[in-house]
Amino acid sequence: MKCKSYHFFFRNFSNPLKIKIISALNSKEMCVSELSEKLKIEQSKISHALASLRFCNLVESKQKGKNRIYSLNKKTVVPLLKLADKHRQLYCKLK
Amino acid sequence: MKCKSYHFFFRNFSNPLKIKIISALNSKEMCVSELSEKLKIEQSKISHALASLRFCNLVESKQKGKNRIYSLNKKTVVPLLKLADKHRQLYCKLK
DNA sequence: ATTTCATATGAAAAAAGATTCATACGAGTT
DNA sequence: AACTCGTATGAATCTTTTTTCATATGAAAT
Repeated sequence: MKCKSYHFFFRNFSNPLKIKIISALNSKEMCVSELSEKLKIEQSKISHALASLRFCNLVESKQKGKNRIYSLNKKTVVPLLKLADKHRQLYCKLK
Repeated sequence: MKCKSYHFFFRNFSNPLKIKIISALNSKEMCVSELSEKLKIEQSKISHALASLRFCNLVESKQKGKNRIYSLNKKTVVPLLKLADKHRQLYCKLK
């Protein structure tokens, strides 16, 4: 039941917190506490969101000491967001 | 407040019904009752879903007699779904 | 102008998803 | 082995999104 449908995949992009995390990880890989601190969002919220992103392989993680470092799957995410931006720009000029 | 963020945009792809509609309209433009019949889904559900798709300019509509014919904004949608497919294929092999 | 058919819309109910909070787990330290 | 720190997880609650259903609107036909 892995990425069974578009549903799970796109859910990650239709949520403000997940988008914030994605965008933070786009600048550099980070561990959970860094994300939590940088976004000023409580840790378990971050962890729950990351679980969903991980589930669809939109992020990867590696252990480093006590920390778990998350990095973005840019290969998918960057062009995807670019498409959305382009759409907005073409069809949603009015803010 | 039009397409203010990724949120509204991607919400259209993280919903099974909207995806079904998108996929139906990808084969050919259709009016509401055709969609309703083809997908075996009640009319007002279709209309509500279409309203959300329209809001983000993912579909267009034109009046034809009593019917309103909807067509897909393929320019955005097709490459977007293609990206998602490619992702699944690369990272979600196991079903 | 009334009727009919197709679609849209609003509001209440239901379902899905997110947040919270308490706690568990796991890696490293002492 | 006990402790600490960082992260994950589960369950209850809260919020958002969908569905349902009744009704409104709008275009064409009579």
